[in-house]
Amino acid sequence: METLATDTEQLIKDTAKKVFFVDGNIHATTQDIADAAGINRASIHYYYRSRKLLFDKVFTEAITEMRSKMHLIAVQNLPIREKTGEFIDFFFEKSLQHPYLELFVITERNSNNTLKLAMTEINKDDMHKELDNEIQKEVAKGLMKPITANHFVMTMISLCSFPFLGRSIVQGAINVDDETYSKMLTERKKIILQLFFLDV
Amino acid sequence: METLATDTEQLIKDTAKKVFFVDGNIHATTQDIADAAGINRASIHYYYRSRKLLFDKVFTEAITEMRSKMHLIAVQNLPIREKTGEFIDFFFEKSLQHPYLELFVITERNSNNTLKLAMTEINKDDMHKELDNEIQKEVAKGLMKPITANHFVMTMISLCSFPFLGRSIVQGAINVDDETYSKMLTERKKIILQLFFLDV
DNA sequence: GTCTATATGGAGATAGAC
DNA sequence: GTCTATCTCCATATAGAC
Repeated sequence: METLATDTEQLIKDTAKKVFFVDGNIHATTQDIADAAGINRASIHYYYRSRKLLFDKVFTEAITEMRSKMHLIAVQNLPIREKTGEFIDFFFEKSLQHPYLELFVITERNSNNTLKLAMTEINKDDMHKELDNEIQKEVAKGLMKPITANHFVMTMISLCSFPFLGRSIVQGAINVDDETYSKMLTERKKIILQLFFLDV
Repeated sequence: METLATDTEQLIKDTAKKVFFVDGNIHATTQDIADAAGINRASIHYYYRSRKLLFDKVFTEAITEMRSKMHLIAVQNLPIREKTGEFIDFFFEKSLQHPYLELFVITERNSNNTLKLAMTEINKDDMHKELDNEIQKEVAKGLMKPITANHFVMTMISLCSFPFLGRSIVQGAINVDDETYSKMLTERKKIILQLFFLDV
């Protein structure tokens, strides 16, 4: 069993997550993180030895947590409508915590880096087939418009990610204040379900 | 009238746009750009004096072009369905050219930087009111599900941006090869219109 | 206008005092 | 464990030869 992290060690990790995934400051230096945590920069090196090791740690932790939870939702034996609802709930809850996590997933992939392992996937073929079956059943019942599983997933992820990740763009386009925008986010689940399901 | 840029000057600008907005390499150095252009790094400084000036130039150029075209589409006197179609066409065409442009818009806002001017908007209140009128007319005719203008715009931008910007995430989630993914993108216009308009 | 050589500054990383 | 001082390295930027 792992020993518990010291307060400072934990503080550094939490602060790094905040700076990266909450503030979305992709160019943040170790000094930026130290300042945000109110600690000396050398302490970061004392606990994590290098910026890259710290980053890999917080990044892998965040991704792994997200993935495993999403997988749990995906394999649940639930009607697609409920599963979709749970997916939205989970994604929104995570995005409120870490609105810019996806930004780092995207840019990490575009750079050379070596975190591909944490991003490898599980049994996707089975999941795809089952999802497609579920959708086509709903379509046959006239409860969904015809759509393939792949387009369904692409649409879902886009709708769940972008309002958080691209908040500055969307908020600029519709010209609303922070409070109004946050209120809109709470209304999104209903909006998304209405787009997919004809009788919502 | 401005004098024409030299070949090298133009090459640098085009290459910078490619590295930033096509490859999505957000951490690209001047050396990376010089290598990609096959020129000496000093030439970048000769023509643009600093990395920041070069970046500001290509970024502002790309944003301004996008904005003005989108504004032209928005103020057109066209039924909402046609306008939506034109918006999708334009956005997809632009995203094929510069899939990661939005990535830089987002990260620029999150950092300190001074490019806010290029991002200021025009007459949004009028546009919003007119868009909302158009939507509610369609809703009344039973051709659209009820939705507010703000949610409509949020949904539209999300669906047009994310499949490009978040390609690595979506492609990983649905586990398809590059060719299949590109083919899916060509089908998106229809998918998006079907989500909004009941009789498509 | 393009190159090589060099200077400057900043970020990461370490050593050593406390 | 935390701090200051220091070292290294790399990216930006400039100077000057060609």
